[in-house]
Amino acid sequence: MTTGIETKPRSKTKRRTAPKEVRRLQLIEATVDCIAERGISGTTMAAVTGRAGLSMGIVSLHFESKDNLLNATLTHLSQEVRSTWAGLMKDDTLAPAERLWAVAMSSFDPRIFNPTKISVWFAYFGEVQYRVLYRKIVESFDDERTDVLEDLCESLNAGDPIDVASIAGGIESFSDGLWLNAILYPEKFTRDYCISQMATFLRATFPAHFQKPSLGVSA
Amino acid sequence: MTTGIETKPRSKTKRRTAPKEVRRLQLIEATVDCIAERGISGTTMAAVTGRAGLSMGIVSLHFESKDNLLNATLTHLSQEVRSTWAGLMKDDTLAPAERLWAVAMSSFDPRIFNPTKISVWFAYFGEVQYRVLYRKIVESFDDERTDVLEDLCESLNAGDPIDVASIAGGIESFSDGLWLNAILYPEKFTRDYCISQMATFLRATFPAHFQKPSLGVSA
DNA sequence: TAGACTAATGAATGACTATTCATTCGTTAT
DNA sequence: ATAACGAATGAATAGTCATTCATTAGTCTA
Repeated sequence: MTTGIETKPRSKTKRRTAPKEVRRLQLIEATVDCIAERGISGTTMAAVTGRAGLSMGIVSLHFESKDNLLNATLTHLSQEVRSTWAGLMKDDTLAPAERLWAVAMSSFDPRIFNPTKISVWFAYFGEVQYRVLYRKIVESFDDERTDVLEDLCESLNAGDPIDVASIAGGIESFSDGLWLNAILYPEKFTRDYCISQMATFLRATFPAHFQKPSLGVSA
Repeated sequence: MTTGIETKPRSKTKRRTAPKEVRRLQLIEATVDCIAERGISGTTMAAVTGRAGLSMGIVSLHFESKDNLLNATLTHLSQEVRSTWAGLMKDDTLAPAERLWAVAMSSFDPRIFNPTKISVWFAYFGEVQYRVLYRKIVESFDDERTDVLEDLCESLNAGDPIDVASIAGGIESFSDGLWLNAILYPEKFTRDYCISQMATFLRATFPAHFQKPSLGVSA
């Protein structure tokens, strides 16, 4: 009978001290793995520190408390998503239509679109109703993305009486729904399937900007 | 200093026994309220039974264990969603287009589309990755709805080479995404807003069947 | 009404967990 | 090389919670 807690065998070469940021990241990554594997409530201090190959007391040393570690982990995930789409915005050779396409598709970048990461996201969403801080963290990053999407939609529909906020909201909702189905039905909602769903959505929404053939962009 | 556990004052009229089904439903409803308020991990036996106005031991009497109560609660939620759309299918005066519209819109029926119910759904989704049974329960009800949606899409596109499974998947994903945003951003994603989003989606997907003016249906 | 049956109770139990802090040990400066 | 510092440890603590079961009390039958 095992405990179910996987403890990475403490390395025999007994290096001990490490820079603060290294330890923080190490613990955050162990937390992500733990939540994916056992959920937030199953993510005990012993499980996280064991997986990180460190001792129990280390969390309070670097994060003060479990709650802080959980908040830091959500912030880390949010930053990871942010950098995925924000990286694409730096490329100023892209036309607005291409940018919109790229940002919408960035939700399915393998770095963030994989069973581990997505299930951690939904573990947090499941507590968002009564954990005000979780909502605040998610919101602060989402707002930024929403603004970018709205600006891009605006530039594709200059003069049209189309509600850009509504279109941006639709893109985000659809993307979120595909994420959820990717963990519920991973066989059907593969990365390729989700990308093709989003492509269909974008083409239906902006028929003048996106054409069928190569799943690329055409202005 | 309070415990934070709301105990419905035990009624003074000391009726005690009640039919099995009454107690089961009473406990399931208390569980739904508890999860919405404190999440699954905060849903202790003391919290559930206190809210139901019963004693701690009652859960093992009617459900054997906490896990069984949680499974029964998810099954209950699934049945509630099922009966919401299945009820609409009984009306055989409806044309296929009207049925598709009605089934898609049933996701936003106030009986199931409200902050309490939606947040409980996402509390379960958050654990679906490592609780195989949760996935099984949700899947068994979703499959049925998917079949109905696919059949309806099929009858609207007779002869067209359109992938009905993909369209049905799109409707379900979009619906799920709107649900998620309804708990993340309740101010923006109101019932009316979500309905209008879904209407836009359906019109874009079936331009020949759904027209703009009254947000109704036209064959 | 008495006796039998079963629903319901809730204190006790045992298992589990976040947090603390005295101690250990690697690193750096002298 | 050694002292001083601070990172890291993990056993101990204090608290929480699901489950059990001996007891209580409605309800039904004869």
